[in-house]
Amino acid sequence: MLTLKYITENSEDVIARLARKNFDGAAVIAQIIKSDAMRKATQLKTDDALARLNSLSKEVGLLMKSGQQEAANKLKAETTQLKETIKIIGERLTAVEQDLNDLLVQIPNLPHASVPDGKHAEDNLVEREGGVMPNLPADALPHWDLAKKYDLIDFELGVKISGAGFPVYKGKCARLQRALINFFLDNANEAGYLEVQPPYVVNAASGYGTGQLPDKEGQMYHCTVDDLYLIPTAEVPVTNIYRDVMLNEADLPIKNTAYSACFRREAGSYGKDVRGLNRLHQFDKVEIVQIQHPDKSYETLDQMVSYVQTLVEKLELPWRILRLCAGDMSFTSALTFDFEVYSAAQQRWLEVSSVSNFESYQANRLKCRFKDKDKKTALVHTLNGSAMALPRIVAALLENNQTPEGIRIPKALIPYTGFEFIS
RNA sequence: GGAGAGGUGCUCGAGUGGUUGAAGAGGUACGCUUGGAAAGCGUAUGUACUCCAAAAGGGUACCGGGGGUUCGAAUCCCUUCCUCUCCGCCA
Repeated sequence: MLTLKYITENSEDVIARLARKNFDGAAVIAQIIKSDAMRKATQLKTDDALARLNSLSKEVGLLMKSGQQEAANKLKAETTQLKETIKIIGERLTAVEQDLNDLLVQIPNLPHASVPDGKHAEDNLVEREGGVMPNLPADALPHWDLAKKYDLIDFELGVKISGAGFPVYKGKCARLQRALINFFLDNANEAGYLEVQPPYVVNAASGYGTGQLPDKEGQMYHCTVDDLYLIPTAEVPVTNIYRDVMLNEADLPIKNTAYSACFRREAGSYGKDVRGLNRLHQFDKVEIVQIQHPDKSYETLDQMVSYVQTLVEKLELPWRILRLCAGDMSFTSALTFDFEVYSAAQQRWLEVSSVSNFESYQANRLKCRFKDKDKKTALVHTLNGSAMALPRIVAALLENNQTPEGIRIPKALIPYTGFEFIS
């Protein structure tokens, strides 16, 4: 969330920038400023009363020691009254703080100045593109048909075991997935990211830390018996490594990568968007995460985007990078670049990666801070990106590389698959 | 799941009702010392909110979380979470 200080000191600017995200913040911000003033006044009263009580208690102690029982009792009587008022003001303070916090978590992150105006996905800007569009014959098959033809993915079997959106990968496709995971992890390692294996279920505190809670509660699988959530992305456990952590400036940047299965309920999704591998409840992804000094986070964002670009290039897929418009960005992001690859038989672009700078928005909730050279405490900036999500990559690979002889595996992957063709 | 032990500052660790935000040690930083280092000596070393125009300096809260007893709680009581050990179960 945004810091209270920033909101109160720059309220006009905040409202203007929120408007770009289709968020009308004027009323909430006004309420926040009012609540904050109320909080300060109430806290001042509480602190004063507590200070009185503390000093009275000390006096009582001294009087008791010197045997002045009566004088002590007199003071005790005074504290009774004082405690009554402390209780009342204290309750009011708690309520005000709660209100204030409820308001704060409603405010999305502010878009960076370089974010283009726009309301919907159609307004996103193509930043750059590359790769070669495949020239497929008219009877080219979409990946769900290819999956059947070569017995690669069994969607019905997944339905039997779990439900829609939980496919069973078989044979060379299972192997292809494993190859992709290793390929992505090896590349990330080479780029200086430390590999970690995080838990796939997290507690509520972690969900709040990265902003999935309370925002997207309905999108996560919730194990109610133990009150744990299945992770929708490795971003959640990996970023939460740094929750409640005080870092040194010399520690920055922190670069982590992790493979994980990801679980998403995708409540409300339907239609052709969910066909085949396009939208699943469980999928595999390699994530990259960086914790960076606020002055360097945008430089880092560019590096992360360039890094992901090398991956799509090695996979020989036609790609493009979108700079998301203000209206299409996620709640927590300040600037996001999406990667799409062209899935030639479906004749559509599929989002395979999203790389974002959250600035201090997550860090504020996470309480992830660092001490700078002057020993001052400041919030870090957090960034993450998919590098990358597997299913749509698999879809594009299958569709784009189909030949009469079978499906061709891109050169960079062959050392990982151990085969050159799926036939 | 059963039985027990425990959760204190960067770390270890003391502390069972009254200047305890917290002894002591270690670590770290700075200074002195040294040809240089080590040792030694000295000083410092939490976070959040808040008062003050700012600094200096105050105030409040925080000894896992929440609640209670008391004039006063790290210390007593209740509750909850977590960790560890042993047994059981499983991999």
